[in-house]
Parts: sequence; structure tokens; C-alpha cells
Amino acid sequence: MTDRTHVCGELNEAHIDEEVRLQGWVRRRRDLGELIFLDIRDRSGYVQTVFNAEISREAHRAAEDVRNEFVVEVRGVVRKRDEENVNEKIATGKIEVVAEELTILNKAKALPFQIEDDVEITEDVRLKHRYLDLRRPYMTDTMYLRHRTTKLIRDILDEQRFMEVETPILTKSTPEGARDYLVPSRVHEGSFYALPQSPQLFKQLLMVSGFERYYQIARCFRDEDLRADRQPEFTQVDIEASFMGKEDLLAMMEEMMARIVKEVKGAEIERPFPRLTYYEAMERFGSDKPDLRFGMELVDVSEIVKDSGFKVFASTVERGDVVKGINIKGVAGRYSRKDLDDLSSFAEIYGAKGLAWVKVEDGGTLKGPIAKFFDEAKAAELVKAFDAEADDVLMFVADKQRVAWDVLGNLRNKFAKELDLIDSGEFNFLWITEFPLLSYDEDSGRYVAEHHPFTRPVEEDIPKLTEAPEEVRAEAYDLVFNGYELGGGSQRIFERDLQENMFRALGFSDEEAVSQFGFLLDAFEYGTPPHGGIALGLDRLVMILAERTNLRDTIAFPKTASASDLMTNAPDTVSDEQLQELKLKVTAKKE
RNA sequence: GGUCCCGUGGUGUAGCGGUUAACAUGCCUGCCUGUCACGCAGGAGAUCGCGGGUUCGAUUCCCGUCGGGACCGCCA
Repeated sequence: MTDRTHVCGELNEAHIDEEVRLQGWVRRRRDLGELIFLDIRDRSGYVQTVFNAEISREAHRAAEDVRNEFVVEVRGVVRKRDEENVNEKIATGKIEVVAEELTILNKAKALPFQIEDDVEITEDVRLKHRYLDLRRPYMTDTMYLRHRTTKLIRDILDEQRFMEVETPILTKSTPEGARDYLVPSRVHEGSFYALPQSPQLFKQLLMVSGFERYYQIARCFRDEDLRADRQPEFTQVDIEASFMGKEDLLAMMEEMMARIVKEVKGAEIERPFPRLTYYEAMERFGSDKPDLRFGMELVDVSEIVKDSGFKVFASTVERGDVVKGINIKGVAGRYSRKDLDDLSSFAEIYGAKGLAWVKVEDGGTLKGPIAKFFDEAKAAELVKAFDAEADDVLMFVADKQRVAWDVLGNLRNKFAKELDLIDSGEFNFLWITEFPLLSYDEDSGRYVAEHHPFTRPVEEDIPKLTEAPEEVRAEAYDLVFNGYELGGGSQRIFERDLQENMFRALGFSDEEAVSQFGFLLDAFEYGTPPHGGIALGLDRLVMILAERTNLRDTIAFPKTASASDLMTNAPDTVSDEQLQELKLKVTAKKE
């Protein structure tokens, strides 16, 4: 076996009359008797080869035995196709290779599914045969897009004098945050490593080390339930910088995003990215990761409806909650009374008791089950508040602020999708700033960090850390891309006493703080520079760029919704010997 | 932990309280010199996910279970 001389997808008219040796997979075989066509595919694409019995009886004979996905070597001569035989649909369609010799390098059984883009295959079949699924051009293309994105990120950060440093995978379990994946230690019986949820502490310690600009394409692990955009192991572009203010960091990230979108999608995006405070994002869009490619903003009508005849609304405002709504433009004719009533179950998912609606008719008249509660003046006020016209539908939620935000934010996205309001060619980035530093957790009866415990409070809010923790804003920023949370970062605490105050605000005793994070507190005493950073979800970035709605399609070997790998059958039981070595006893019921 | 959807030849689907379980594609055989989703003719291939129940009879209805998917909770 000799090396190939060319790759299939790059053959063109410049190669006419050249003798070539190709190696690849048989994409498809078309047998016309004395004439056989084999499409030969490699990573670069595919090209048609012709086996004509009149040219080589032997090669033709060999081609008769070939089947789809055999790996073959074809020696032949590139020929221009006759005008009528040109295939405009493929890159190599103007030429073909006249085969003189065929060697079967390896056979293939009939496949569980065809290697094509346009076939629907259920997820479990794809995952069980992932190596075949990845042969499909659209999967190969996505993995290549991922590679280019990653490469670009490395190039850009390198230009900016960032250095890549690897941090441990076997690390320490710390309180706060997601559930850890644990790894038992053999050497230290009864002790466990944890897989990192992120390299957070290590990257901050690298700042103490004076590395100044660090990055890592880092694998992270969180043992929480999965979603379409959440895998138990995922990849973060992890970045940290000393002596680099927030503005410089955000500007650099914006440039990175712009270059990636340009390179991968060929599109220009506007900079600087818009910024919304957390509160504004929630008030206007009901989400801390709003998709700004469409409008449909939330409107607070509490003041209008508080003295209306509709008791549900009035009493909601009475007890200090809110009535908010959105205007779904031009759909009154499209949705029946039943369609709109049925949306209540959608609202209930997010904890609302229900959903109210009115249709707007000519002249601003309201129609629907609750329309009768609003007199002419109130109706006019509502129409004005929503900037409503005939054929609009107004949807209302009367509930706690949080619930109103959630329901309407999700409703907004649902309708945008349903009404096809989103231009898929648009790339929308924005920053969300001024997150609350802490929030009160009812279950544990204490404050928990919204971002993480190392996030720096906004300077002027620091005094409030003890008396009014929920009012403290964080020096944090999230990057939102097309309605997905792409990443988040913050300026960090770098002083021991402030960090200790933060731990106290989180309800840690000083002993607990030292036992869990003593190494960090100690490090802060040896000259720690001001620093901050950000982490981006690489899988999500690729997912959005590849226009997928599912993270699995951007990961070569992903897990199912129940966190298993159908190809290797992980996780799996282990032998008693292995357990004994680790001094572990399994109490789970055997199946 | 919870809610919802799906499970039928290799693959993707249809179907129905009693069927010879249908269609497309793939696979196998034969024919074919310009195909490129080649075509034509023929053929093989299904314990209808698994267990239980209702019924004279269940692939079909019910319950459970397993597997896949989406979502709520969870994810600093």
C-alpha cells in the first residue's frame, strides 16, 4: 500500500490528465453493468470514479464486489466530464477519475444507517454507533467548525500574550455550586478527589503566581441533570487576567466573538455589544439571557389594573406582587379562545397560577373572558401601554415578580419560535451586568453566591455586605449570544479580609472557610494582583454557530439525557477487586 | 425528585381489539455503457422494547419497567 497522491474533495480541472491515487470510503456505488461508478469519500469531500470494462476489465471486475463504506484505493487518471455529464451539485462535479486499478483495503458490513445528512435517525442509534454518525458530513463539518473556533480562540489569546496552563482534573471537593463527580483515592482510604466544576481557584492562584494572562480550553464536570444545552462534562474557554480592567477584558472578548463570527459565518457583528443590567433584562425581557433579535418586551401594568374591576389583578397588586404582560402582535385571528386558554398550562410549568389574555379589536376594544372588567378608560390605558393595535393579543401574568418574569420570558421565546420572528442570519451578543452578588436560599436558610464566592462586590456596595447582603451588586458580567448564556465572568476579590467577609456573608464559620479555602486565603497574603476573568461555554458557542439546538451534536462523544454513554456503556459496575482496593462498599440494589 | 412525548423488519415511518402487520429506504440476486437519491425485475428480513393485567382474543386498551428525547426542580 502506497500513500495517496491527492484528497478527493480537492480534485478539480487543474488536475486533468494527471494520474492520481486516492484512498477513501465508497460513498455510493452505481452499477450500470459494464460501467460502474464509485463515489470515493475522504474527509475533504468526494469524487466520482468510473470503472469501464473496456478500459480495465480487472478494475471493473474488482468494483463489482465493492459495497458502500468499503475502504478502497483507486488509481486512475483525472478526466474532464463531458458537458452533459457535469454534476453542478458537487464540488468535484466537473471532473471524474477514470479508474485503472482498484484495491479493497477493508470491507464493511451493511451499516445500521446510511452515511447521509438527510436521514433521521433516533438518538440512541446514533449514539450507539457514534463513530459512524460522525462520518456523516454534517457531523464532520460541525467537528471541524469546532476545531476552527478553538484554533481561532487560541490564536487570538496568544496574540494578546495569554498563556495556556493546564490545571488538575483530580482536585478537591468544595462546598457551593453544583454536585461534584467524585473519584475515590486508593492511597488515602475513604478520601475522594472531585473532578473540577471549573478551574476557578487554580486560575486565580496562577494570578498570584504572576502569570498575568492565563487561558485554558478546560474540561469541566457537574453532576447535575442534563438539558438540551447541558452536558455533565463540557468545555470552557477559561480566561483570567491581572492588571486588566473589566473594560479591556470585555473589549477583548467582543473582538474575539467578532473574529469568530466573521471567520466561521462570514458575518460582521456590531461592537461594542449592548449592555443591560440584570434588573433591566428581567424587567424588559423576563430573562437574564434575553434574545434581542426580536422585541415583544414585557410591560408592567400593575398601576393600571390595581383599581380595575378585575379582582385577581387588583388583589395581586394589593399584596405587593405585579401584573405584567406582553403584546403578541397580529395574532388574534390566528389563535382561538381555546388555544389561548390552553397556554395556562404553559404558565403553570413556571409556577404561575394561570394566564389571562385579551384580544384587541378595531378602535381599541378589548375582547375575551376578562375584557368586561376593564372600562373604556382602562382599556385605552392598556392599549396605550402595550402600543397595541387591532388583531393583537395581550397576555398577562399576575404573580410574584420572579414568576411573572419567568412565565413571560418563556412565553416570549415560545411565540418568537412559533411565529418565526427570529432571523437566523442575525448574531446577537449582549452583556448582562450588575447581577446581585447574593441571593437568599429558602432551603438552606442562608445567602448563596449568585455567581461564585470569589466575585468582587461593586465597590460602593461593599459596606452593605453585612447589613443588606441582597442589595449588594456583583462586579460580574454574563455574555449572552442569541438567547443562550454563553459565558460569565467577574472581577475577583483579591484581599484576604474581603474574601473572609464574603465567606461570612455566605454563612461560613471562619473555621469552615479556612478548612475549605485556606490555601486561597493564605495565597492572598503574599501579594495578589487585582484580577478578573471569564469563562465561555465552548460547546454552546459551537452549537449556536452550527445552528443546532442540541449540545450533543457539537461533542464527538456525548452523553444521553440520563448521562450515560451508549457506545461504551458507561457508567458501569466494576469488579469486587476494584472496590476492595478502594475500600468501597456498594449499597445500591443490583438490577 | 416531578411532568410530558416516543419505542413496529437494518434504518425511518404507517397501522389496527381478530391483518398474510403496510410503505419508503437499506440489504441480497439478476439485467443494464453515462449514472450521480441511477433504473428495471425478483428475493430475504419483524417473538410490534420487556413484564403483568383487562379480554374469547392485545402489536393495538390499562399498569409497571427499561431505553431515547423535551421540560420543571437542580445547574455558585
